[in-house]
Amino acid sequence: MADRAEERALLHEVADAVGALMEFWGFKRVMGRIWTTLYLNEDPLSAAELCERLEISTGAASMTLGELEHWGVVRRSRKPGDRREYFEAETDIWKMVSRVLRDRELAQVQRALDAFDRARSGLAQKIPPGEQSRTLRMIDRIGKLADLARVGRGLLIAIVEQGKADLAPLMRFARGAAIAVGGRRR
Amino acid sequence: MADRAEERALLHEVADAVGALMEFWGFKRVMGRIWTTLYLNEDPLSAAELCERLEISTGAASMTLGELEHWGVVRRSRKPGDRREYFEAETDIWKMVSRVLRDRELAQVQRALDAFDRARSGLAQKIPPGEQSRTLRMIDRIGKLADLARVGRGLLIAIVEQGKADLAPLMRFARGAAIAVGGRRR
DNA sequence: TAGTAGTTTCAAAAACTTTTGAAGATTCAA
DNA sequence: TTGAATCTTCAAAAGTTTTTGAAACTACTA
Repeated sequence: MADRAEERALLHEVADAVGALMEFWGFKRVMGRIWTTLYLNEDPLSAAELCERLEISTGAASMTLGELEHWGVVRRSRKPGDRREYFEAETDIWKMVSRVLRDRELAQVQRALDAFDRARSGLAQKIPPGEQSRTLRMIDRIGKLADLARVGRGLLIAIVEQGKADLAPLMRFARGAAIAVGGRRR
Repeated sequence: MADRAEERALLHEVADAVGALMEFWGFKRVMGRIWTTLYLNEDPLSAAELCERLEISTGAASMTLGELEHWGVVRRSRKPGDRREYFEAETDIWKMVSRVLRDRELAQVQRALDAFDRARSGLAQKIPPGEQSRTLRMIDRIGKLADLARVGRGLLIAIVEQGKADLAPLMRFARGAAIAVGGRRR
């Protein structure tokens, strides 16, 4: 029975690690914990079961499951003759990640890029007299910010597109590039 | 003089956009606002000047500038015969970004990876009798999580290494890959 | 070296986020 | 239909992060 407790502890740790990553990416930690718990269970779990395992309230479970469903990473199902709803995790992890990259990160970067472009043309419009060089230097620096944002946007698009079919090509790029330039890896 | 006010507004918008990005990456928004304000000014600014422009308290300015300095993205300097300290932004943006990727993101991913590996070997250790297949399936799924984390780690390393000298190679990869697989770009 | 402009610190306030749980809504077996 | 089981909502509580500003500290000029 000690083994069983130990299993619990290890799975809890995994769920927490995913929770920490997701928190880092701007989601609520409990989203990661719930998804992982579902992902590591073959069969669907009820909301009550999740409340018990993760020690969260029914309200939190209901709302978080709603969000997870909205993000397309959890599905709900029913068992015949059972009034409860059951939940199971989307198992295609890459699909999840690339959806987030596409819907969130890309939008975020695009928003910044728009601000940069707006500022550049706005500043170029009417340059205060006697301040041409100062204004031009500012425009130039905003251009640098925009360049970086474009690189970020390009990388995100590339990653999402590359990984569309399969993680393998990304894996290859990651390894290849790291080796190509002499990168050490632990 | 309306132009001057408009300039202020546009620069404020840029600073806020950077602030939003940085907040997204787990820093405080005001860090992005301060850095950007400094970056867009040729000459160094005093703490008081920043407080006024960004409407923040002296305390906030002092503490945030300390953090920015700690991250190596702001330098402080003095003018002879002036008691105040002046601040200026690190202008090598890529250096900043890659430092963050290396120090923060990579550590985060590594931490998760460690938890995954720990759980996998822990579970493999003593498998409850009659539950081999269930346990093996769990180990397998944790393996999938670990794979993704490794891809992420590889990408981060590749990005940091590739961009070491210059942004150009990254730019090329981003564009190339996006085009290669027929990616649309706005 | 004294006086003071400038900086840092930090406890408390404000702002924001997450969680709770009870009340109300929904659903389905009978 | 009914009504018990289950789910959702949401206002309030708890928790967290950020900001403030006054007091303590520092270091420069004179």
